[in-house]
Amino acid sequence: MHYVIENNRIIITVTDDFNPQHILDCGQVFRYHKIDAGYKIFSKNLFCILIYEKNRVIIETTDVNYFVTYFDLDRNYGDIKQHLLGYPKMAEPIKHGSGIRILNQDRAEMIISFIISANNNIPRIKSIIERLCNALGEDMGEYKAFPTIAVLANQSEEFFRSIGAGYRANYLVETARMLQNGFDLDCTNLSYSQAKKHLMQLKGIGNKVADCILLFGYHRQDACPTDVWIERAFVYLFGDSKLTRTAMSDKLSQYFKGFAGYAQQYLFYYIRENSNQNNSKVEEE
DNA sequence: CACCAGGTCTCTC
DNA sequence: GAGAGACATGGT
Repeated sequence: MHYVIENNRIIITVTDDFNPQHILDCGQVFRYHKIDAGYKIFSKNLFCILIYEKNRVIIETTDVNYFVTYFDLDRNYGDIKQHLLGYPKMAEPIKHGSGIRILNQDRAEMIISFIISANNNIPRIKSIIERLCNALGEDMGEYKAFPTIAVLANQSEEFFRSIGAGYRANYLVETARMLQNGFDLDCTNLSYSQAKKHLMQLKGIGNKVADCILLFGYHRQDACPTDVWIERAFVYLFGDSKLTRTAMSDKLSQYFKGFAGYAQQYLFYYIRENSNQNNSKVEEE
């Protein structure tokens, strides 16, 4: 992958390791929607327009630097894929999701979003987050920002229920208040397991959600979020289905060493697409 | 009407 | 620690 910056545009000229569909459809991001020639993608209080042509991708935004980091453009995914190809049964998943990248997203946004994601489905997660932004996000003109912690911490449980959060409403109230009260989001000096334990002090954050936050908000590559799909991926890799999800997550984290997060994304996309009979392409067209 | 969706919490043993 | 049940909501 190679890119250049021209004014308000990032132009990606070699797209082997950058496929918008792979990136957006592997479950790491909820705030985007399809437009004619690409996508609109929102993060924090910013947004970009992504347009794909035959052999290049153009990203238009008022904050080029933010989205260079957001899309993880300075990382060599060729090397990552090469490394993971050294593992059995990884060739197909990597080929299938060859253009996946792990985004660098806002931590608070990840925390709130993945609390909502628990025991929920992706279309509904998206719509709840959209209602959340519409109700509380700063008006940015043609779109609404993700609400700040200060605003979120002011809401009642009834409000979160009113946007469809269901029983997670209480988790959101509690966590927003803890964040507002100075809960430390800096995990740079913590090991992976320490960071995970730290985040799990927040209401609504268990093993899986903590891994999602560490992977998508902190780019911690030893995190391997394990849900039903990764459970199936575990069976695909090892032929063993008798461990608990937590044990599977730990084993995968150790097995792929510092690359578990990347491996997880290729596997998630691969297994989910392959066993999806209804193949919901609702987003497309 | 059941079952499921990127699980977590709480209460048991 | 591991296991069982409750938990909102909307789709199939």
